[in-house]
Amino acid sequence: MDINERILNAATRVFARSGYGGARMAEIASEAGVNKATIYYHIGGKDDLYREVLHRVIKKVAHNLDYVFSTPMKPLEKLQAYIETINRIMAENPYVPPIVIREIVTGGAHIPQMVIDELLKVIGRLGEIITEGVERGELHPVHPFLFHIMTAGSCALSRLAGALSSRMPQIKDFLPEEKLGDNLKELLTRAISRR
Amino acid sequence: MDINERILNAATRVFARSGYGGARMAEIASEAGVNKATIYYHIGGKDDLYREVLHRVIKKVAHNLDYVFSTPMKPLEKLQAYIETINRIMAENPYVPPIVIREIVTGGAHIPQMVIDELLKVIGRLGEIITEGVERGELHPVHPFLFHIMTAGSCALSRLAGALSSRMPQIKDFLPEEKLGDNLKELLTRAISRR
DNA sequence: ATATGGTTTAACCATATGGTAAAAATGACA
DNA sequence: TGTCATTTTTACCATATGGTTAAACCATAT
Repeated sequence: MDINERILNAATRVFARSGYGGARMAEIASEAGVNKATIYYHIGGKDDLYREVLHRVIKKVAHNLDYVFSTPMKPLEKLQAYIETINRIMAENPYVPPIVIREIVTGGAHIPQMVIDELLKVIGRLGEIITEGVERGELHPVHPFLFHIMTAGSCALSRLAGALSSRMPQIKDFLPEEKLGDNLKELLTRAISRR
Repeated sequence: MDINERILNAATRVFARSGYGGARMAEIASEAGVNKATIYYHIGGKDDLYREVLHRVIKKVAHNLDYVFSTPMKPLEKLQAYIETINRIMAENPYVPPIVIREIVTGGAHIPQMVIDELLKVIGRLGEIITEGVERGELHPVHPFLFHIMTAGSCALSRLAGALSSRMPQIKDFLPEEKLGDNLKELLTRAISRR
């Protein structure tokens, strides 16, 4: 595999596991199977690495949502497809939840403006859909940013909470990954749908 | 003010701001207005400090919820009171959201078992309420842990997202704190209520 | 074979950090 | 005032970390 790819993949895993501050360049290097200095030669410092990782994550999400948003559907259906997409991405890419949540909690301290702009586009499209749904009497009005935070947040946190639940014998099982997506979709749909 | 109190308060603020790894003992000391070594003399190392902080946070939450859960009300009303309480605590104590979210994202790496047990009690009570509500045909069935994650998570994240939104000119205002609570309550209520 | 350009590596540096020991200060009490 | 226990502060240590440098390595072309 391309060496940049290997470094970036390793960095993604380590940043997801330990956060920006907790990640160690040495660990990333070791996990990528390269010397530490090689990272600096090919990509740059910790900041550059992290920016690149963030950029890849948001690109994946935004690209998937772009597709969903441009498919002709009724507002509620579109919203459900949006929820499903978020769910799927998080289920398939376990590094997404921790990275996203950590960015929110730090107030986006390390997010480059470009990533913010991507997010902004998503909120914008979401806003249009919700507005249309409200006009048709199919949806309750909600601030699209709040709905996005609620959706992405719940999807991400419920996955992260799996680790926590394993320390609670009584609910060790929690919800299996397959059921989790459907449950979240139901809850979030009811939260906004007028039925 | 008692010196332990001052140290713990400062530690709470710093841990909330920077997380466990990012918090610096020197910063906590400076913010508490004491010498660094004084912290070690009175409380102990970073671990002890953080444990104590976590303990105080969960105690506050659990105590408030205990009161709510023991008030005689119908299931949906109880759930709404629960949502309101979570909202109020997070609105009044801005350090709660970041600490809670960071603990979830690290899988509770620093949580002592005692704190887990408190959380478990909350989930248990929540489970009883939901079960009763489902039997009465007033609520949709949901795993109580999922509902708790969704509730606490949405309340916490939507507050943390304020910092993010300030970097998005178009939605800089987001939602004012007063309206936030009501919006979340509506959304979460609809998510679980059968109406 | 040898020179050349790109790539990797070992060794190193400056700095920061959690933590500690011992001195200094403080205060209660005889 | 002198003594003793408690508390605070200064000075310091061992370690870890992001980052850099100069040497070593390697493939390719001449």
